[in-house]
Amino acid sequence: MGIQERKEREKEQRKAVIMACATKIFLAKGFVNATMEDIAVCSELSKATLYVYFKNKEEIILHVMNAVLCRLTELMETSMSRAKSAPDKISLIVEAYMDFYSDFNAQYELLSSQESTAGMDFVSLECYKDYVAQYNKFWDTLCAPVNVALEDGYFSKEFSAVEIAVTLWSTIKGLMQNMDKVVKTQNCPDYQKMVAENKVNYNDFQTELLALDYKKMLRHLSDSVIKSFQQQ
Amino acid sequence: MGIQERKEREKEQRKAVIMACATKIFLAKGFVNATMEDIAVCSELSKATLYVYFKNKEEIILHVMNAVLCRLTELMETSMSRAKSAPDKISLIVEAYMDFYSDFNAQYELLSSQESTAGMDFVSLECYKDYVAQYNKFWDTLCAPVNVALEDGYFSKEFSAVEIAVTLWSTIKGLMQNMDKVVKTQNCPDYQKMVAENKVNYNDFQTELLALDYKKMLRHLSDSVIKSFQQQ
Amino acid sequence: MGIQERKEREKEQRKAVIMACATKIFLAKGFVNATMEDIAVCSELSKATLYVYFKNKEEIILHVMNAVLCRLTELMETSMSRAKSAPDKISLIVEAYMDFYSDFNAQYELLSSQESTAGMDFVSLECYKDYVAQYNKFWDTLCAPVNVALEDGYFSKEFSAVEIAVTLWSTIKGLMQNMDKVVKTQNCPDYQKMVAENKVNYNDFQTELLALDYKKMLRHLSDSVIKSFQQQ
Amino acid sequence: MGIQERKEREKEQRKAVIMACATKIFLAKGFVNATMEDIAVCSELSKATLYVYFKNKEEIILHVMNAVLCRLTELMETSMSRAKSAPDKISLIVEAYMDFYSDFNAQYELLSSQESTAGMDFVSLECYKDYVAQYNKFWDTLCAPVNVALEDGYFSKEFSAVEIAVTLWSTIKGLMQNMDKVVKTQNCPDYQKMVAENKVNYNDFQTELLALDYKKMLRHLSDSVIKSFQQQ
DNA sequence: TATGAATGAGGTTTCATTCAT
DNA sequence: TATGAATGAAACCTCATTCAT
Repeated sequence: MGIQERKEREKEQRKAVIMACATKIFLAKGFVNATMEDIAVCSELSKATLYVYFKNKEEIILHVMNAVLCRLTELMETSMSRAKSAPDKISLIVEAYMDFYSDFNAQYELLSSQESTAGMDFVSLECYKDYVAQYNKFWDTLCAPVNVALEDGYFSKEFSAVEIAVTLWSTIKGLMQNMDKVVKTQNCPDYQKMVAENKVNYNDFQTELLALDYKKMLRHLSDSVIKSFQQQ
Repeated sequence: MGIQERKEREKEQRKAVIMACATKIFLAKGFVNATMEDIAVCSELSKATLYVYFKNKEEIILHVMNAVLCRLTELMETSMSRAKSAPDKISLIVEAYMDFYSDFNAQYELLSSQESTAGMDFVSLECYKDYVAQYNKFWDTLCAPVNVALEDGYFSKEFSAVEIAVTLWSTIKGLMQNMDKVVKTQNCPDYQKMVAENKVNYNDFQTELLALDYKKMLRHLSDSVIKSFQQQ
Repeated sequence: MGIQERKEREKEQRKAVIMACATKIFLAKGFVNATMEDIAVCSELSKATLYVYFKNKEEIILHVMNAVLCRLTELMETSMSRAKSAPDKISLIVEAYMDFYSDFNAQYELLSSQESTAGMDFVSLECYKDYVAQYNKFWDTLCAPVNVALEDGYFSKEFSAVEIAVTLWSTIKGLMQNMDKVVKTQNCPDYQKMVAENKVNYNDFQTELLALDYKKMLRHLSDSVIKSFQQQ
Repeated sequence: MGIQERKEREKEQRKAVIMACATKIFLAKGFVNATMEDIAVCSELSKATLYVYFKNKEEIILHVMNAVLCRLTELMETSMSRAKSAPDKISLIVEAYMDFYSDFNAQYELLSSQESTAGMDFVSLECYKDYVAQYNKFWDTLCAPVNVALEDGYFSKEFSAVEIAVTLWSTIKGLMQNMDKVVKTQNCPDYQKMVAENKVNYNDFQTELLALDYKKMLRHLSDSVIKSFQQQ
């Protein structure tokens, strides 16, 4: 009896391991450049085994994206529950973004991977539906407190709840992404090699970018954006 | 020598044609999915001929990115030259972003392609240096009026010029990208097919996203961000 | 010991189930395209279990072919036993063919599967010998009454017993196979789809083929062939 | 100018070489077991090159089958043209079958390959249509003189032209196939090895089958079948 | 006996790149 | 300069088979 459960658990763990490895590889090389071989080696499994757990490569990334989005949504909900008022909830959501980024740093990028779901011919319908559901849930979570704030007269009616939510989210995401890209370029082995061989120089600008206090910038940004939607 | 020059000119024209085609293909299918065959067909040349003009596929994309960045920088400069004061210049830069997006719409995404310069082992040093130079020039152009505005006391000294420039740029880029993604998902043939077959439903949220007035949102956003950095 | 016997019996039953499923799958997809997975699912057993009962995939098909051949031989014997004279026996054998085809329809094709015994490296010797024995028994059964008819002077001595038997058998098999192929092409989902999409048209010829009265043709054929070997 | 043509011709020759090799391999191992690697090695080309000349494996076999059918139809037409009367034409068609078999022996089997066109998902429409057209032309050629013979009162009206043609063709094909199978089993290396190792014995029956005078049998058969359809 | 899990070996196909002409 | 032809290398995926339990 317990044996059944243990097996079930082990299987889930395997799946999780594969997904963790896949995430790592996808982030390092991009979805298209990542190979099943890469993932297999990283998971210490054979390529064939991957296909026992996932139908194909596309389903792996969709599962990964789903998991990331799910984790973020959870964080947002947890964070929000700490506040009573809608405005406070909104501020806390921004905090949640940042926590998420700190904790799951790398995974973050996947959410904005440009390949998204376009051209995903071979995913099973079920898998795709799961993702769409999670996607919608994420936006609902994001819009909910904005809606309340609108009804309460905290926000001006000039913009709709969706407009406010989209602006907040895109804005913060944009800044985080930028930060991520700078860090990545700097960490990219090819780039480091070129610098080491004096073929390319770090210039002052890049050095300055790396030194920025992003947390401070993010907080300033979110405060400003929220404020800009408030009633005067 | 006239003959020499004509040949030179023709060569440049060929190169431009190839790059134009490459840009089109890269945008439509992403860098990794685009094939040399695609570019050759679009240019009405043979695959082998592409290698006469470019060392390899990676150099093509680097040239394309360079050209796009160059175009954007030009637009910013032109736009800025219409104003005298630094604050006005900054506002106009935002306008330049939007014009650029309107004119070159899809090209926009290329600038933030995650595949960008990571893993570009095979580009020639010269080519890579050109790109880095253009990249630095872009940021310089962006920071210049911010610096002036800072010195003039228009902006508070709480944030550095780079911080302000990065925030402005990342923010607007984030919102534009979001818009782009929504449009692209909606236009993706696979997605349309799934909707047509009733496997996935447009939900209210997505419909609302499509209907948003992004220009208005962008203007509101840039105004707010600029204002947030001003002296009180 | 009763327990021993029951186990033995159960084992045989399992084997029979697997073979029945295998037959179904082989006929539907061809031997090479059929997978152990297919057979396992159809038998409601795990893939691994199949290997408890059969050494490998090749042995399964050899067993199946054996069983089919055995069944046909039985039918021929039963049919023949209803007559006294050799000529009557021969006529009845033809009837047996047709009954077999009616009853086991699709199984028929298996007997002439070109993949048959070529390249069967991995079957156990015993298994292969069984098949050869059954094959010889089949031909003996077929030749026996022909031999008698020859000795009785019913058939002309111009042809040997084997020649007569081979002609009869090949001839009837040829016609049956043709019939089978027409029906199968018509039933093939891909083909139907192409017709539905107007990519290929049924033409008058194919329509006519489907409408033929094969039983009548078969009877005419066997009568004519038998008659052609008779003494004038 | 001549250069253009020469290239064209060389290309056709390459295609022909590939098809010849493919035919050889398909016959030796069956369509499914044959690999592109096999064909490449046999053609002394790389695997990739095969894809320059044919869209995929399925199109190769369809082209091969088409060519074989085309060759047979030609032979039938040439043969028929030597006679004036319909009955003579029909006899000559049978001769053509036999010539074809003698000359193109191996290719023959492909025509009755059980895999035929079922499950051919990936062939281009054009390629498939070519095959269907050839297939129809073959039957037309076969039925034409039968029709004339029917109208002339040479054949009894009890059977239609199609019925007569189908019977003739299936019957002769059946006998030829049988002959082929016996020869092949005998020539199969695995089988020879088993015999050499005394694991299986040639028995009298198989020996006798090999020794049969098939040409004589075929002629007897076709004469008998034709006669059976004649007016009494 | 029965099986869940794992995999080695191998199949088809794609594509950036080269090279003789 | 321009290209048709050819290919090496690698990617995704499948499946018969094994093995510990």
